Parts: sequence; structure tokens; C-alpha cells
Amino acid sequence: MTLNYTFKALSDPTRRKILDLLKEEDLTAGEIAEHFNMTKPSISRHLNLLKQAELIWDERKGQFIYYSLNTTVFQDLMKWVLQFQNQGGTGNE
Amino acid sequence: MTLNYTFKALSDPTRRKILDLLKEEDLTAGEIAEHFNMTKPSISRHLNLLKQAELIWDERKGQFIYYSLNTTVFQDLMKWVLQFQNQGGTGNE
DNA sequence: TAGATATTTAGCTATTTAGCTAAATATATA
DNA sequence: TATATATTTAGCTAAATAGCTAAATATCTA
Repeated sequence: MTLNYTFKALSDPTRRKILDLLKEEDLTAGEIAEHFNMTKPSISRHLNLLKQAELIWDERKGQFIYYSLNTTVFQDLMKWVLQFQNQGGTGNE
Repeated sequence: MTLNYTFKALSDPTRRKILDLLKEEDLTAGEIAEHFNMTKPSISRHLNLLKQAELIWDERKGQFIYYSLNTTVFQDLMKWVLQFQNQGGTGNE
């Protein structure tokens, strides 16, 4: 179940901040790491979790790997949240 | 930051299933526990985490404690998700 | 008040997670 | 090819999390 990965990925504040950064512009792994008081390997692992959840994409350009948002998963997330606004119904019909 | 509690609470499949159940109707702690292959104390802890995140309310009626959805937090969650649909902007303006 | 039912709290253990350092991999360039 | 830069992978440790059982708390009713 892919929504499980989505929520797991979103449960960490560092990872949500990474998404906030990528909302503005695509960034390399190094540029992302600069925004945090944390080692690059730690950020790399967070990026990997976000990638597994398909919340972000990666693309290598020479020495650099650029990360960007994947907005489609947010649409699925939106559908999930909407179920709880419209009372009644299973959300699966 | 309350959104942090929200996402932590939503990161567990059991807790999301509890929300699905409460979407249909208010239920007692015992009724909720019946839907899971898990002890009542374990369910009780999950309910407590959902309550801390203000995703649900509880109300005692005699021997029973009824749980119900609090839809207002889902609205905040919705705002958060929407930021990532409309590219550009910080979402804080 | 005593006993039954509903639920939570306390305390324990196994698993998962997030951080670190050191080493490995990939690319660019002299 | 050798060296430098960018990033990830591997392996470790401390802290957090989810499950359990046993005990405590709250309410109802005989």
C-alpha cells in the first residue's frame, strides 16, 4: 500500500522541510543539505525515503543529482484527506 | 507545532483505519478494538495518540467512552497539501 | 458495599528510526 | 590515469515506537 509510504515519509519534520524547499525550485542533494544542521549522509537517507514514497524525483546531471517535487502523489493524498471532510460514505465507492 | 503531531499520528496504518471507522459513526473504545487483531490496551494507546493530535474527540457516557472524528484538523491538513499543488509561493503568505 | 464491565496506565521487550563516521561509487578534469 | 568533488551505502548506537501482560481507575447494578 503506497499511501503507507507516503505518510511514513511525511511523518518527519526534516523531510517535510525538504519538500518545502523543493516547492520553490529543484535543488541538488548538496544544496538541500546546506539548509540543515545535519550531515550529508543523513540528508541522503531522508531523500531516499521521500523517493521511495514517490514524493520526489531525482535526475543526475553530471556530478550532481537534482531533486524535484512529484506533485501527483499529493493529489492522492488530497483525495484521502477529502474523505474526512465529506461525512458519510467509505471513500471507496 | 501541531502539524507534527498530526503527521506522526497519521503515519500508522492502525490509526488511519481507526479514522476510517469513525468516519462512518461514533464508536466506543471497545467497539473500535473489536475491529483489530490487537489487545485493548494497544488500541487505547493509538486512540490516545489520535486524541493528542486532535484528530478525534472522546466523551464518556456512563461506563463507555465514545470516540468521534474532529474534522477541523483535516482542514488544516488540506491547506498543507494544497501548497504543493499550486507551484510557487511559500504557502505562508 | 461488592462484583461486573469498560477503559486506561504502568512497565516490559522487540523492532524501527534517525543520527553519526568511514568507506564506496560516479563523474569531471588536469 | 590520478585527483578532486558530489553523493550514496554500510555499519554502528541511542532514542522512539508498537506490541504485550498485569494492575489501576471509573461506572453500573445487585
